[in-house]
Amino acid sequence: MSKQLDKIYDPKSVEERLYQFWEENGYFHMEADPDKKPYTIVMPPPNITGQLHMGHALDNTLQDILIRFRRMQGYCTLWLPGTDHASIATEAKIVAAMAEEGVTKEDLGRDGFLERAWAWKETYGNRITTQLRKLGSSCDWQRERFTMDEGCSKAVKEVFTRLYEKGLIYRGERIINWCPHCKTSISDAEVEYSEQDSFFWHLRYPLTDGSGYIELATTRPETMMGDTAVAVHPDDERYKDLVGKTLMLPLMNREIPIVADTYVVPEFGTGAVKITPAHDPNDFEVGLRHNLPVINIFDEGAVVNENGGKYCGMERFEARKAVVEDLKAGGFLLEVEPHKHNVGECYRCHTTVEPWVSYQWFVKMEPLAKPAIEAVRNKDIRIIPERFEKTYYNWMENIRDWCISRQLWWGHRLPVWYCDDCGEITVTKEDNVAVCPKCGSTNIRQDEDTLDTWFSSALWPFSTLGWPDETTDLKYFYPTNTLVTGYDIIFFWVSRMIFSGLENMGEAPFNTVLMHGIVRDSQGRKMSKSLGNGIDPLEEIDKYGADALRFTLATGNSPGNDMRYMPEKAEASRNFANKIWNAARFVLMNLDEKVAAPHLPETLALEDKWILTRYNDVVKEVTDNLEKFELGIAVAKLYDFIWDILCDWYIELSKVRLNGDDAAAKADAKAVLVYLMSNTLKLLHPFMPFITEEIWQTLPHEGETVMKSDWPVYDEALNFAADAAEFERIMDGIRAVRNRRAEMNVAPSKKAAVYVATKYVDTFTTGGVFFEKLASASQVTVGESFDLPGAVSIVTADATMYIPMDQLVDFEAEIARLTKEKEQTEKVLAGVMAKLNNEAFVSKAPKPIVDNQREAAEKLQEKIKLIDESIASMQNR
RNA sequence: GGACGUUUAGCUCAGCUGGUAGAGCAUUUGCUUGACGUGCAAAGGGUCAGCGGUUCGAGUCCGUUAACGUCCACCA
Repeated sequence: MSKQLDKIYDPKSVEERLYQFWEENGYFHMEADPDKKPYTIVMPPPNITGQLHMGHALDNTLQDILIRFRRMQGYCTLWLPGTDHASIATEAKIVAAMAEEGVTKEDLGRDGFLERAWAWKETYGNRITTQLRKLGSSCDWQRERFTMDEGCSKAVKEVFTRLYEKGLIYRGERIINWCPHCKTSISDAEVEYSEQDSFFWHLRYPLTDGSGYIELATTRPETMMGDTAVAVHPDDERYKDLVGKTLMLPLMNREIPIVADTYVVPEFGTGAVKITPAHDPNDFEVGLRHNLPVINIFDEGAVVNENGGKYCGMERFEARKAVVEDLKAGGFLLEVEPHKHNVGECYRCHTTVEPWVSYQWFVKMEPLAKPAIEAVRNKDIRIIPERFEKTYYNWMENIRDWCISRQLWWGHRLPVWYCDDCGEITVTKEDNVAVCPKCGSTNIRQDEDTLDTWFSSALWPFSTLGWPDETTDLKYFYPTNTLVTGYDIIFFWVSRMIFSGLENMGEAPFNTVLMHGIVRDSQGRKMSKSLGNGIDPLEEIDKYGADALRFTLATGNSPGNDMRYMPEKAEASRNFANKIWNAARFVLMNLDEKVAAPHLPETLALEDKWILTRYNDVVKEVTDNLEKFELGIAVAKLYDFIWDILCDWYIELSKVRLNGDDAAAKADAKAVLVYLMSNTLKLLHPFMPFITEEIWQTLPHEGETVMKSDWPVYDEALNFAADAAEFERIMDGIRAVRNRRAEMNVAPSKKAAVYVATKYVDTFTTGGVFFEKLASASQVTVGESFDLPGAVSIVTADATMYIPMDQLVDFEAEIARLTKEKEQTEKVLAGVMAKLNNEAFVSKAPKPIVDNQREAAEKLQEKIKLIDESIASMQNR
């Protein structure tokens, strides 16, 4: 690696090379080590259909920060990556691709289709993992898994069988959410609701006895062919006498009963509801209570079937039009009222979901939800931020049984066999069942359905570690530590992992869930394909570098909150990377002699003690923040330290010694610089792995890679609080002088003598050189007092600095300025005094706070005194 | 209908256990400062959405109102 660094940091020349270096050297991989503590994260597996988007970038940046931090802290870390087969999403894509060739699933048959799907997986499955590498993700690719690989499939069968045997998985004919486009059932969680403008159609259903009619209102007239009753509230006086009578269903001319059911809200609509058990979940329940027939009028594509009379063959919305027309023509349509209501859509294709009755498999949730609620309640699992616990409880406590069967081919096929002779249902882990275990018939076939994609991802934290086998990894790395994911996936995934882990492992799958929000566009809109406002992280990496992207996503972000991505932020991050780069260049260009490894010199200058104290604090705070998952705060502190403290102050201060004649002092300064750079790079490494590695390698170092170096720890020996405070006096003086010179528009090139009147003579004598370097002083004279009537005076709490620049001084203005400053100081002092004079404050506030205020008061009084003296000297001139 | 979040400088956002408000960008001024103009030095800009309460002390805790947003429920 060259010691000649370019003026501008070029991520492209670094990132790919370093990633390869890490991966090829196996730095991401660790074997279970009983002498160390494990720290495990399982990556939320991205879909194989997916391309890296900002959500992935954020999610994986956070995980990588945590895992790199813990790795450097000495934990035996495992970040386990993998991909999800994403049954419905993937199948839809493949079907769409096939459609372009004019081929259907049925043309290929199940085996042919699966062959194609696996080929598709081979082609695209690696795309996203390649992209994750570009981000710098230090996950253990040797342990990469796939939800449909052999091990995960084994786990799926094991869990299915166990739950079935415990009676927690059952088959039943129920009303479920059906997507007529994907032609499969979906779970409740997979339905998204959106408000749509529609109508309330008021219909007239005549009584069969000819004594009148009932008016009812519906939003779905097209389902009327499936009506098997009309319901009213039992206490509704209007209809009390009609209950038990029958109605003639218009258009169909079928007799249906009027039933009484408390489900009906008398105040809503007309207080009478048509009951269509086959196509409305509530009606289904009513139907069960009243033993009503279930008439399914739709086929799997939501086209009206033979039960729909003359509308047979019509698509449902087409049928709606036709039915309304006919009702109108028949005099059954009384009113059409505009009405907004929520319509459920398939979360994958956004087709309106059709409630549909069919045989499906379900997981009985109540027994599983109970311990899952308990695990969070008793803090076995901590959710960050805490408020999402409420979301979680709310869902878990009101959970309904989980429909897990899907009428898809791409996925885990149900391990269920039906005997066509004796009707026996066999659930087994065996892959091939040729003979019915009950009757011996060979007339046996496997269930055609596959499992909900989330069924296998629910097992991810243990299936990926080898379960159901008792592997070393499983024993060592389970339960995992931290799960990092978006809040949008709590129901789909987090909650299901929790109950699955508890049920199958007897232990929660992780102890902390770190939630993050959604990355939105610069206007706060959700990034979406249809809006075309998505920002491609790979393009951002290309423009600004992976470190800059990571830094942008980690900074100014707090758990659970959404964030906006703006190019300006990435630019600022890139500038920060460049700043670090140039700081390193500075250190390197001064490093002419061979320093073996970073170390601190025997003698430390005052400024060294100051910065080491600051550095030491940063070590403590950043570590603390990271341990508390306050990643945004941690990175902000590093930013401030590196830019403001290390670069803007310390590097400038170090130039005094580096450019001086004292060889020993020079060497000391270099040593401190190297020490600081090297250790600060370590602290920053989890956030910006590439640039830190590149520079760290170039500096004197021990070990092969910064990612395996020791995380800095707080060192009491580096705490020079008193010296640091002393040095701050000098800094205050320098700032004050700069400030005044800027106010007076004096160019830095115009040097001027500075006289410092202070009771800290030693301190300011030491600091004299820094005034020359940083405050354009031509020479510095320090004493207890000076009588320089023609000079500009600058007052801090610790000193008055005089600059004889007579020709520049407008004395009137100077006195006015000082008077104003005095007034401001007095105002602040008054505030402090008000507190100190408040008996309640002095007696009730903690001592350090009170002392602090006393000290502040003294300083302010001192400053006022110094200002007074300055004013007096001006006036006496 | 229920729950939650947001409301802090012109813009985007931090602010961890309550102790006299911060950053980045933008704006204004000055700077060929031997690491960096993707930079340096400095300045202006906020009654922390409103109201009430707890407290010696509230951006921070409690209550309430408003605007915006999200999730859940689904009265056909």
